[in-house]
Amino acid sequence: MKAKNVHASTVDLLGEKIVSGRYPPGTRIPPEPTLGDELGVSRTVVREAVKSLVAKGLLVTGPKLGTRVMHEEHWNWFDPDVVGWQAKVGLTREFLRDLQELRRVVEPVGVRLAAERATAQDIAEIESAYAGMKDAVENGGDYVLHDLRFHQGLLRACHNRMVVQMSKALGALLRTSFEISTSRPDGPASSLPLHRAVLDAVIARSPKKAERASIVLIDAANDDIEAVLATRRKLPSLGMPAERLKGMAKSRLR
Amino acid sequence: MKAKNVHASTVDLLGEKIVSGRYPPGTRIPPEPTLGDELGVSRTVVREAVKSLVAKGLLVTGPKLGTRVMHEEHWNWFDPDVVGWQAKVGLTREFLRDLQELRRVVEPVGVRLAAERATAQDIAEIESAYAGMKDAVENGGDYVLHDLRFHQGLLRACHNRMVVQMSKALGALLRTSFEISTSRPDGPASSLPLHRAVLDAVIARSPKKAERASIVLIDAANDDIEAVLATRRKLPSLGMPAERLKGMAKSRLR
DNA sequence: GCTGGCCCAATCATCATACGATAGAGCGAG
DNA sequence: CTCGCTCTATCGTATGATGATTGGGCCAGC
Repeated sequence: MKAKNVHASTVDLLGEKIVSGRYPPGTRIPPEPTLGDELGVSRTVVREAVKSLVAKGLLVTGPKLGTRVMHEEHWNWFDPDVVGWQAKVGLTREFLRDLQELRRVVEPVGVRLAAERATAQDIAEIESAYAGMKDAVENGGDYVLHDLRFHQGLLRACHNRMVVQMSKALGALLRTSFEISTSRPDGPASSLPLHRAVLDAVIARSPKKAERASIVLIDAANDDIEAVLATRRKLPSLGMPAERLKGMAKSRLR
Repeated sequence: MKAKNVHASTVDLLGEKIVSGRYPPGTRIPPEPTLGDELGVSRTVVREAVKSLVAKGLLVTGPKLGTRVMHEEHWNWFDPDVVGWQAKVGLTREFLRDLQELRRVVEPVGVRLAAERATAQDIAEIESAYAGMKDAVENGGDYVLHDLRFHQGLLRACHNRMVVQMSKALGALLRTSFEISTSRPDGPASSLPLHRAVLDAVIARSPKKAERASIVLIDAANDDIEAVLATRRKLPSLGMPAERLKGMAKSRLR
């Protein structure tokens, strides 16, 4: 499972250590040879991994400078890997807030554009995802998976590179978000018609209506999230690995 | 100027070739040794450059697979380098459209959040940029530079990682955009009060007002762009290098 | 003639080693 | 105490070799 190839695992390992704060911003990580020894890989691999992380804005290098961790504002937060590491390591409150703000802004517009530009193929894909959600509600199944497909299909249908890119980066977060917001027993069943309304508006080519429906949907999801989070003293999003968060959400589901 | 370090120049060179379509999506680029010979660098450098581009989503590699160019929808469009190459190589109409859509959505919200969260330091920075713009109008100077500082300061002040990241990626585009929109002789002078209105609303902590003012500002800029572009038969944004575009804008300025 | 599986080689993946280049740190002189 | 120089840790680049993977071609059998 983790034994894919040495380069990828090394990038993941270092990326996670950095995002988790194990190597704090501003500090230097061990020299290349040392790092190679620690991880049991050659210096070549370490260097290439470092180059990848530099490309994602997590590191800077320089002779005598060493390899330093950059501050978070330089990280490429739209990189799926970076977001993935952050999700795995624990979603902070601020991060979830940033994300929801962004989603609240982008998704309605994306949907509006989708209503203008979606192709028959796009719509077929979204319909398929909707069917999956409906089936999950009626016969049991992975609701979250199809929910994710639904939203990503919608954003892909707007044919704006930037928005599509965002949908990919936000995937990991949306997944967590959906898992929280569907942890109410009747959550999925009640949100189904809201999804249907968005899709119908897109099919009808009614941008305005689609946008409004999308806002209703997102706000409902946000309310669910707030409600679930409010039931805990210590915010679970503070430094808690997504794994455990998902477990909690799942456990409430059944 | 181009003789920085071998790695960076190689990444730039390959990145530009890919973004420009010199290496079309889906095709294989030459094998590592060949590429190294062509560019006059060692295989090490080629490999590390390729790894950087893989990290930005422009390439995939695999044994026997070769090194293939990925389709545009996989590229990391929020990476400043990628955007920079695209800007240098020529902004397509679709790209400008995607960008303006995004800006139209994100900037007003960013400004609204800035009105709620800006620190004294943030505001000082924006004031400084505004002063620079004013000075440029009255005494001559680089208006675009300060315009850029103004907008980026504003977005940075909203303290949302995602938005800040976007402001950086959009830097190259905004620059071009500003240069077009200020190519009207009285453009800067007339947009100055609009900028002031935004800044005042932020200082007054009036999110609603700030958001509205920002929309007015952006729409005005968009109108300018449309007007300037409309004066040309062949859209200059079609495959025209940003260099030349900038030259055109500048030439109209004086 | 077509289909299926096996083998081969092109290409990346990884490792080891060596030397050049850079820039921060410490030391010495004024 | 300050300035500047040297010195050395660390990254940058180059070279050569071997392992690993997979797409495609070849051969056999139906």
